[in-house]
Amino acid sequence: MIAERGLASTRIADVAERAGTSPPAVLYWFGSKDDLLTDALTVDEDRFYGAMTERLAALERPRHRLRLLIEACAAEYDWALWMELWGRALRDRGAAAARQRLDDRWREQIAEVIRDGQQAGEFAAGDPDDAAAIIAAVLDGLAVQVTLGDRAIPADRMRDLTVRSAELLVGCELAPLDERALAAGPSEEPRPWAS
Amino acid sequence: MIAERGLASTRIADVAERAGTSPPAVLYWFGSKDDLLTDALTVDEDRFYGAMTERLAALERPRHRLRLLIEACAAEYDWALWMELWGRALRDRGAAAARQRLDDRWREQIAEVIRDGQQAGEFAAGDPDDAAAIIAAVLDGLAVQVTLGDRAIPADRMRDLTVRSAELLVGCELAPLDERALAAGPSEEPRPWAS
DNA sequence: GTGTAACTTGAACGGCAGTTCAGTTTTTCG
DNA sequence: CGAAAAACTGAACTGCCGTTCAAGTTACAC
Repeated sequence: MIAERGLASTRIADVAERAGTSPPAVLYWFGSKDDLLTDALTVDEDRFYGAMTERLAALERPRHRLRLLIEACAAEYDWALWMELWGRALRDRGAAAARQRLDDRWREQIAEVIRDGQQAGEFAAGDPDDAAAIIAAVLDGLAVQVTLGDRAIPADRMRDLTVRSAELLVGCELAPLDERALAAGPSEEPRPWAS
Repeated sequence: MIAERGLASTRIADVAERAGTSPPAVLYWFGSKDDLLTDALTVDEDRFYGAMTERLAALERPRHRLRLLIEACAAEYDWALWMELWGRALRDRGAAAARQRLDDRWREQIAEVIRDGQQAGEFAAGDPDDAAAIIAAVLDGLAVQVTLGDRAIPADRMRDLTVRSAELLVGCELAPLDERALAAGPSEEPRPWAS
C-alpha cells in the first residue's frame, strides 16, 4: 500500500481492505497507525537484505559480489519505500532507529565484500568502511534520481556510474555478470581471469 | 515552518501565525495548501544556489571552487527540506518538476567547475557530466545520513569522504580552503602550487 | 469625498480518517 | 459439549484542518 499510494495518503481503511478485513481489526493487531507504518516500512528492506545475502554467498569472487550488489540495487530494489522511511525518520524516533539499523547492516555488507576482495588480492588497499560508505552513498543518491524519473539518470546509467565509482575505489575492474559468474558455486574455478 | 515541523504536520494555521496573519489570508495569496507547499520547498534551494554562485565566482582556481562546493554542502545546507521535496515529488507533479529543474542546475554547476578545471589543466580528462552526477550523488547520499543523525557519518566525515571521492574522479588534490583561496579574486596568483 | 477594488478576517462548514465501543462470531481447550 | 478467551465487526464518535463565505477594513483613483 505504501509503495502504491505513498506514506502520507495510506489509510488504515486501505490496509484493511487489502488484507480482506476491517479497520478495527488492523488496530487490533497493531495498536495504532504509527506503529503499523513504522513496522511496515522495514519489512521490504529486511526481505531484500536477506535475499541479497543468499545470492552473494553463491558467488565466489569478491569482484562478482560487488557487481551483483550494484546491479541489484539499480535494477530490482524499490527505493520509494526507502525514501518514505527517510522522510519519516526526520521526525519519528522509531523510524530513525529502524533506518540506522538497516543502514549499518547494509554498509557492513558492502564493507565485508571489500575486505574479502582485499584479502584475495583483487582489490587495492584502503579503508573498507570508507569505501563502503561512499558506494552506499552513490547508490542512495543516484537511486533518488532514478526513482523520481530524472531525465538525466535512467536506471542503466545509475548502474554504470556506480560501477565506475566502485572500480575507482577498489582499483579493480568489475566485469559484467554472466552465467558463469552467477552459476559459480563456492570453491571452484581457481581464478581463470585473475588480474 | 516546514524545516521545523515537517511537511506532513505543517498546517496553514501555522504558516498564518508565523506570518502574523490569518489562515484565509494565506489561502487568498496561494490558492490552496498544495500550491503553497510546492512553492515553499524551492525557495530555500534557490537562495542557496544563488549565494553559491556568487561565492564560486570569487574563487579563481577550479580546485578551490570544487572544494568550496563540497564544504558548503557538508556544513551549511539544510538537507531536510531537500528530503521533504523528494518525498513530495514521488506523488506530486509540480514538486517533481521543481526538483528536476533544481537538480539539473545543480549538476550543471558542478560540471562547469570540472570543465574549467580540465581546461586549466588542473583536473584529469573524463566526462564532466558523469563526474558531476557522481559527486552530486555522493553529496545527496551522505547528506541523508548526516541529516538523520547517523552515528557512523558525522558532518566532517561527509566532507572528507566527498572530497576523497571528488579527488579520485578529477585526479587532483583538493587542498583545504584558507584565507588566500577565499580572498583570491580572479586573474591573479599564477599557480603557486600548480601540479 | 466617494466609490471601487484590493485585502483581511471571524466564524462556520464539511469531509475525512483514526479511534473507540459494544456486541457478535470464531477458536481453543478441558 | 460448553465456557472462556481470542478475534473480529458495524456503527458511531471525535477532532482536526482545509476551505468557503459574508461582512468588514484599508488603499487608491478621480
